[in-house]
Amino acid sequence: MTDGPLLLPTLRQVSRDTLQDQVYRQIREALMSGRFQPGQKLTIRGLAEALGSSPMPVREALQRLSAENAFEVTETSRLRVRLMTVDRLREIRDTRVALEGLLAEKAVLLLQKHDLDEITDLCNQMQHAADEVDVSRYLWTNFAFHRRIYAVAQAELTMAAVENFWLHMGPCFALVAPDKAHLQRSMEAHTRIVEALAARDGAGARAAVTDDIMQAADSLARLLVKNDRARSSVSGGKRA
Amino acid sequence: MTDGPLLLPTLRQVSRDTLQDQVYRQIREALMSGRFQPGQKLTIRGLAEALGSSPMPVREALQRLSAENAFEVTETSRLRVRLMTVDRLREIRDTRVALEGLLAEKAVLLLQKHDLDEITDLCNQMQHAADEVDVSRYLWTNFAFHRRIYAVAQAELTMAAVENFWLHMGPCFALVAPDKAHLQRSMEAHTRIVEALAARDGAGARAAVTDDIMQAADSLARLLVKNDRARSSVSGGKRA
DNA sequence: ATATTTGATTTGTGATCACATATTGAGGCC
DNA sequence: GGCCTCAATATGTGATCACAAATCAAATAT
Repeated sequence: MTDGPLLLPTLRQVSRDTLQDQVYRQIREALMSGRFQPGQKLTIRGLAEALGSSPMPVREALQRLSAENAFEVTETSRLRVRLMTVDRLREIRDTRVALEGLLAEKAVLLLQKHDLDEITDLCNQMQHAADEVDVSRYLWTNFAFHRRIYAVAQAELTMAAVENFWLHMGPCFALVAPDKAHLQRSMEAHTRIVEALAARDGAGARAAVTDDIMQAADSLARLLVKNDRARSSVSGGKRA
Repeated sequence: MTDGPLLLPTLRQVSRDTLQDQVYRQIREALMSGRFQPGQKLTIRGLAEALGSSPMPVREALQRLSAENAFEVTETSRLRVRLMTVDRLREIRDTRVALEGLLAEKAVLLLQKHDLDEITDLCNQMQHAADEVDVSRYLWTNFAFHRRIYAVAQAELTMAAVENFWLHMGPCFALVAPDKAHLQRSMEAHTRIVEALAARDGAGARAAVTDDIMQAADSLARLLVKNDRARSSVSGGKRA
């Protein structure tokens, strides 16, 4: 009461972030950028300690992520980062084509000039990351690029579904090696996306997005079978 | 040790259901079948008392459902059942067409005879519910019918995405009145779906599913604008 | 009578505790 | 040496408590 009750009424601009939300975003981001290994086991208390928090927010963040199918839940309620199989990868690929193709077509109809400018800018940033073969930076710019395009479509729920599928691809990225040729090849698809958007060509945008997704899925599929062969050839190792 | 250590090793077939899972399913089911009004406010303690449980499992179930966008979260972290708008309904319609069309096509490729038998059976059950104008029974059989078809496609993640969109349609059903003509009309689409499946006609199955979804969306859209007009015409009432 | 403020209640969040079960590792028996 | 048993530890779940913030209602002032 003594120190100016009129000024600064508690002034809390620090955002309405609950601890749980922060933990949730951190784990989600870690998953999407491949900082967890497929098959890795996660414990509530372990993550709580790693994040400098108490078990409670971590527990609830993990349950939210489990609800999104990000983890495999053992019969004893233990959580494990899901492994990717070729079947699941194919499913994700097909559904991504359907969803992201739809969003790309819708985006064309609503696209404004400033949207295209920002999208082009993100595409350039991605090109730089590709030139420098900075894989993690490339990944994030890639997400931002697609997110920015789809945001134009104003389809909140569909966007959430798409991000959920991205979440499932994440752990795979822990396996990809820097490969300049691959990065440049995937930039071709991105350039075609931008061109189609600029031309207001819905079908072209859908086709370019489809190519991008198919290409990425093909690369990951090759990586998966290569890893499987490597694993089975050293099956005398510690783990089955 | 005394009572037969070999027989019945603790024999716990009672399912690994946690309280939270039960609460989650109950609330989800209530949402999908329209037992919550759009805009209804939900409190943790209130639901806990209604379900005869402690606040803890309810809290976590609600957070999982919030993560699926089933609720609107106010800036003060209070939960409210989302309202349906024509824009959101259009988005849900378009994305459902994309996702369920894909699943229907995939289902055709993997369909076995016993699948078709069960699907036909569910379609007949739905017909009975339609004849008796039992809306709530019709709704549930309808869900089971589509779920059973898409299950053939073996696309776990995509199926989860579809169910999530169904979840968003749920509260709208609290508004639909029993209307035999509408039910019978929507049964025509279902019959066509079964016929297309029996003929192993992927494109036909997709078309029939699309019609079904579009028809339902149209009905709900009409209902929404009718309700909006009714609400605005009594704007002298208690609430804005 | 209306608007504002103030106090009481409700509510969500996070921490700590209790408990049942699962996992792990060491030790003993064949 | 290999396999089983059993104790010790780790882990998820649920309950209770504490607290800050928001909501609601009554009471006061204008």
